Amino acid sequence: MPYGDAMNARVRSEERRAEIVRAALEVIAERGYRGASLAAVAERVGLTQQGLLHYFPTKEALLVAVLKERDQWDAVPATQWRVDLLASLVEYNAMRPGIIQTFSALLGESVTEGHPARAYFTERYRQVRESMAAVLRTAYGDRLPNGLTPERTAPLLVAVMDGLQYQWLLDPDSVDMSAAFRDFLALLGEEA
Amino acid sequence: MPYGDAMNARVRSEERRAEIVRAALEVIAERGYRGASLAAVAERVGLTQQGLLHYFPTKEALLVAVLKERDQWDAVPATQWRVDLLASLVEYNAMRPGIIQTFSALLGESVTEGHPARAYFTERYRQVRESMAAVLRTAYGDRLPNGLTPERTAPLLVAVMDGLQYQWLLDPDSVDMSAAFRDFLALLGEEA
DNA sequence: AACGAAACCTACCGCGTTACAGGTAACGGG
DNA sequence: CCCGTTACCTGTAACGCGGTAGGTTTCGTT
Repeated sequence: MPYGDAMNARVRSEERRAEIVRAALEVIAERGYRGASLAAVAERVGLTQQGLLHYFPTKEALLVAVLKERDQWDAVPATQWRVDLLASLVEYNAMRPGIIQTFSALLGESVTEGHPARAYFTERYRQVRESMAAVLRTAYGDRLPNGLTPERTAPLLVAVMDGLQYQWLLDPDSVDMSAAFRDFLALLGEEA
Repeated sequence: MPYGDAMNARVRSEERRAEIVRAALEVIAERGYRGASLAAVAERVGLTQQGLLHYFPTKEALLVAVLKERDQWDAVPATQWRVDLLASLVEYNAMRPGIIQTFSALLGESVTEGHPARAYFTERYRQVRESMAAVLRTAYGDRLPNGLTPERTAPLLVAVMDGLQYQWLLDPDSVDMSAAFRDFLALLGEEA
């Protein structure tokens, strides 16, 4: 079974890479990208820093892999979303603080000059705004009950999600992220 | 004039410190706090890194000064605010991307472990939420037109401001921060 | 059994970082 | 005029960082 065994090797390698990406997610959550050292990531998977560089030749390559992982994460086709599912998404996120912290930290860093994730986030937010506008349109048509268009509402929707995440990460006891987001959704659904 | 001259010296020193803080704001905007080196800040005010340490003994002391500066910035008593002034504030912010970038970057970093600005932001957001709730209460009473209480609306208000800032910093051409924020305020003012 | 590639490791380089030590020149107060 | 403080500077310690070079072991294929 030449192909079968070759696959096994490849699969093992791919598993190792995934393991490393997972560790990187953790370390970035704790220290940000700039503060995350390859050595710290390597240690978490039982490798030396140089051993890690065998899988990802540079630190930036590792970051790219992390961002790709995220893309696959929410690869749910936007057309299948509905407004009421957004509340569930936020609730789900509230149970996984690690992931939120990773990408909140990355988002914050990404606005600085020459940050390797900047282009990624710029493009991503453009897409997310489009997705959200589409979701709102299928839910409400060309005008929300409050009179706004989906295109003008989408940035607000995205902003609320992100902004709430920061407040929640800083002080989980003082901010009920899910409840607050549902309040916002209610705001959108009401008539003017 | 013993006191007068003593004052002069002190004033000069204070001016220098302010100059350094200003430079630090710039560098943090460009590289974040972790990425901002004392040498880079020092160079911007024509000092060596060691010369800068004469004014701020540690990097963290400089950060504290930066955060204090911000506190004095918006020391406008919360009771004097009104909802319609918030729109002006956002508009004003849109003209000063540097400051926004500084504190957006710091906010993002602050959610990581052991970040020296974490406690500051946690406390600050608690206060800002309180302020905003008070502003909303004076504007609308115990219930907004849409039925929410000021306390439940305040986190949303803050979240929108922050979230829009990130989207705007990443892609100023695609996001009209002021207009979007006015849309949100309109959402609050409408009756259910 | 032999070979070639993959999966690591050790050793090391060069740089950037914060911070400390100690010196020196300017300057204002007595 | 002297003297202490302020405002710097040079030198350097100590460390962590990303990345390179090159070796060695493991392992699947032939």
